[in-house]
Amino acid sequence: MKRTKIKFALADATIGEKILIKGWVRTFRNNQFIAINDGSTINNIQAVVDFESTDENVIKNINTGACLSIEGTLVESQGKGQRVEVVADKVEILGVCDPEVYPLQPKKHSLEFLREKAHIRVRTNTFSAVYRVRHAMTFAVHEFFNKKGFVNVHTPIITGSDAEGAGEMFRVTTLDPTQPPLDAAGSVDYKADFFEKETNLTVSGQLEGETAALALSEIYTFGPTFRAENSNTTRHLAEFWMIEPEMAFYDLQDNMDLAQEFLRYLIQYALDNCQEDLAFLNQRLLDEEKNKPQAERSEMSLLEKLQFVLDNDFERVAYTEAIQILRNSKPNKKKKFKYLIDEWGADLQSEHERFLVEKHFKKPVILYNYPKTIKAFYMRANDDDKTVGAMDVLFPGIGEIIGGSQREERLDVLKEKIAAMGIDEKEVWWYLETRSFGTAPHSGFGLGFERMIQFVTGMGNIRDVIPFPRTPGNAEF
RNA sequence: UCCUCAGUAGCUCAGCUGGUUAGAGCAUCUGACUGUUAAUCAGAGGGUCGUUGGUUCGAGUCCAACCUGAGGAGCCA
Repeated sequence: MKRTKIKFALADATIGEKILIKGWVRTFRNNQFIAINDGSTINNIQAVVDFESTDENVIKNINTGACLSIEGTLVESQGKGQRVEVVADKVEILGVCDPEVYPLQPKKHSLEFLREKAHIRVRTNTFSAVYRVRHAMTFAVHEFFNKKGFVNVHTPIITGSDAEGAGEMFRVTTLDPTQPPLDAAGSVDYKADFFEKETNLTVSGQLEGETAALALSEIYTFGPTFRAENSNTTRHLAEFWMIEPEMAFYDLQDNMDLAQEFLRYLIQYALDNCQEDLAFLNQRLLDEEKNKPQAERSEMSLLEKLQFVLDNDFERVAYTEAIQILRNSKPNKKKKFKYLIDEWGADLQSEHERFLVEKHFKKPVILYNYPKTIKAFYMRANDDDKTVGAMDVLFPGIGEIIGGSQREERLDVLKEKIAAMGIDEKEVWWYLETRSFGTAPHSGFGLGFERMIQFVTGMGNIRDVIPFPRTPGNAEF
């Protein structure tokens, strides 16, 4: 007999039908009722065994975590918690699970505990829901861009340019770390290394993405990204996934339009396709909030928050305007901010971003036209000579979820900026050539995929939305 | 990296201003139970109180350093 996935057994199978299900035991009650889950849905199916006619050895091995194969008849349930159930004819233990040592129990575990059992945590409701939502979001990303005619480009993971300025990089080498070859000056001789030069893991596919956009018009990348920053926060990983669209002929406004449309598409897709998982995650958050003091509870539930983003346009605020709002804000006047805003040019701290998003506008905010002094070399200089065409999309609770800009397409301006930032032109010769050979106005942005998953699932810690998180001091599994 | 908080049974946590033998719920084990829903009921086992050092007649409790984790900050997506 062919196996039926539990998702389909619960939804589509007809009463009286003989079916075969396989999955892992969540609980076994009353020597009689097995709750089984195979990950196809958040819901378990209940199998009923007749314990008098079932082998004692089999009954003894129906423990939480064990893997079972059950053949039986789908019937309407006499109990209240479920519509249908399987009356088992044959129960086979595919994999035993010793309850003395199995870490999961039919109870709530802390996320911190489960993080240390990352190989097992996907067997919980919360993590299997997160994994499924993450998959749906991956699919939706490709669907969105595919529908729009964007070309997916695989940019390199090992990169030879270290000029991106997006942070500390992980070195890639095959040299012996204890005895590296040295050059005449006594430093490590990378000419002797595998690529005959210094190489690192990518911190962004943007520069390579731009070269593709200046031929295919609209492209996007979706791949792993690595930052060797010593960041210990709920929203940073050393290895994360980033989506970077890059579009020829888009100005900053077009870029913002696309960012908003894209984020909304993903959220709508989740609401349309992950209803049960989102309902569970929504409830999980509500339960969690019950333990918090009234003041710390959020005004909206997860589902309300997602709907809210769909219903309200993102507020677009120029940096200069944001500074004015902040300067005149209550927390600034009452000196409640740790970093007080007094003059134009200051970088915004997360307390300021949070004020704008969570208190002042109370919706997603796109900040744009930042001072050139605090932004990267490739961002397009505005006519005022003070600002660049940068934009950050800020989400409540997450902070910066997207960072992007219109790119500097004018060769002379770009060369000036590169010189000003102390970058060697030779390092980015190929990037500069794109500005010589038929340059075009273009824009792009980077979306932190895990941060998006955090927002959609309501998970507070980024380490809980990627299967095996890599953070400083942690690369287990 | 900086700041704050935490580390007590397998898990979640209680343990007051230092004072006999360190507690609870859940889990586990044993027994009961054929309509349960994190099943229920009865009983049992389970601890180098993160580590090291110090103060004290006496330390889970006080002090110091270190380790681990969490939250916040910075860096950013």
